[in-house]
Amino acid sequence: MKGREFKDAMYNGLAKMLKAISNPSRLEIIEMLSQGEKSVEGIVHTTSLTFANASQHLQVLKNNNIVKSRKERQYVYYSLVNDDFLSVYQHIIRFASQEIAALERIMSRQRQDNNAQHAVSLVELEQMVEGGNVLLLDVRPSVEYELGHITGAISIPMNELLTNLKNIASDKDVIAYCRGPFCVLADEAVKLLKEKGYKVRRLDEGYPEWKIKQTMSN
Amino acid sequence: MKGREFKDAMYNGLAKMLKAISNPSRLEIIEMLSQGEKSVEGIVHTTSLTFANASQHLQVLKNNNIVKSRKERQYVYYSLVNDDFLSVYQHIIRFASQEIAALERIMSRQRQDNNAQHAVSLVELEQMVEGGNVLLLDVRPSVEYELGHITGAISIPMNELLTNLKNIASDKDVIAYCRGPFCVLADEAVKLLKEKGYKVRRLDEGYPEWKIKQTMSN
DNA sequence: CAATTATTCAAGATATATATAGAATACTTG
DNA sequence: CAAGTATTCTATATATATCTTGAATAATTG
Repeated sequence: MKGREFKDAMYNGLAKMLKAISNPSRLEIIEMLSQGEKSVEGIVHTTSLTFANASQHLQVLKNNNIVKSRKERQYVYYSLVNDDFLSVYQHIIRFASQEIAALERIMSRQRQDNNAQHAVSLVELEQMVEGGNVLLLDVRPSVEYELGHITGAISIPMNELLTNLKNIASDKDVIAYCRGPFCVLADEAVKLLKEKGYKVRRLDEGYPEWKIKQTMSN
Repeated sequence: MKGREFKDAMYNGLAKMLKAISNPSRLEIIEMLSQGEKSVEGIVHTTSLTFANASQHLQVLKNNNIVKSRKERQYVYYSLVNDDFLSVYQHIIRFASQEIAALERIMSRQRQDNNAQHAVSLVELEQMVEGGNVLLLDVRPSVEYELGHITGAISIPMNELLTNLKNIASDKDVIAYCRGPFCVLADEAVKLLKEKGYKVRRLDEGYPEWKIKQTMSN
């Protein structure tokens, strides 16, 4: 196999995989499955796709090794092939949320609607931590936490949050943070923890902003 | 803005960005630009696209905020918007090369054609390092190097290799490694360094395999 | 075994993406 | 300012993707 032939095969394969996830409906399905296995019915129910259409999208994802299925009784359950894909997906989401201007605007607007009046500033955070009963939660991927985090924060990456609720004392004021105002991880964490009955708010800034503030005051 | 409306806008925006990179020709262009700024002519020259077609692909990438352009004299130079995208791209490549069976086969076949008979095993590596004149080169992104690397290795990420040749002594036996047998970074490094006249081979395994071996022998 | 339920398949209409060819623009050089 | 070069634009043919509809399959229940 010659160089060009190899390149063509490589780029064709990669493009094929990317095409499989380049569709709004399939992205929504991926997002759903990232929270765990779902039946076709479950997917149809929350996406407003028809059965036939959802099934077609699932076939595309399956043919590209992104999801797998198993049959139990008359139901077919779909799930992501593995966590590596999830990590890629999160990187893509992160990039997109930071870089695509339109998306950025939509997201910040959405955040205003939902959470802005409740978000904690860095100054407030300092006071609250001094005051006492606060749990500061870093929901970025653990790699990023290890490279640096806000003093006193504990790390539970967003994709592990649901399975690690036991590590969050339910009597504390939880403050979730991530990479900054345009990162959605903390928003997702707030949403999930609220549903589970926690007292939780997000930091309006993120680790990068905190880091800069630290550096400047020293 | 209501929940569904938000979701739709978000998934539509993300899908649009992904579609922009879901094309073999555009992936090849991205790969080229990840090594630095290029003129349209440069791209046409190495890709075998026509001018008009290359230009169209570049417009797609530009409209999706993936590349930027600047004009100097009669030439237009394109480059990636920023390094964040590069990091996403590398994650995608990594996932694809590990997960897509077809791609995996193509890649390992390619490696056999080119390098397999020359690849260094972990056992050989140990002997060579004891023997002396060896430079062990980690070509993974620097974040990964910082989280752990083979003892004695120096870090030059693949995308910085071309601009850091001065740090590689030309009289040494260079051994490049990355994430393992299905990762292509070391292959690319071997190719580039060979062209530049270095004595270079790749490790047939990668850091993860080395790490496991270390753990087991202790 | 007929009826029901969950899912997939197949065919067609519409929309989008791609490559090609030729024209248009815009800058540079003589 | 005319000629040349680099790049982009426009139009078109072809290929691919998407959604809809209705039928087919396959397991379960009565």
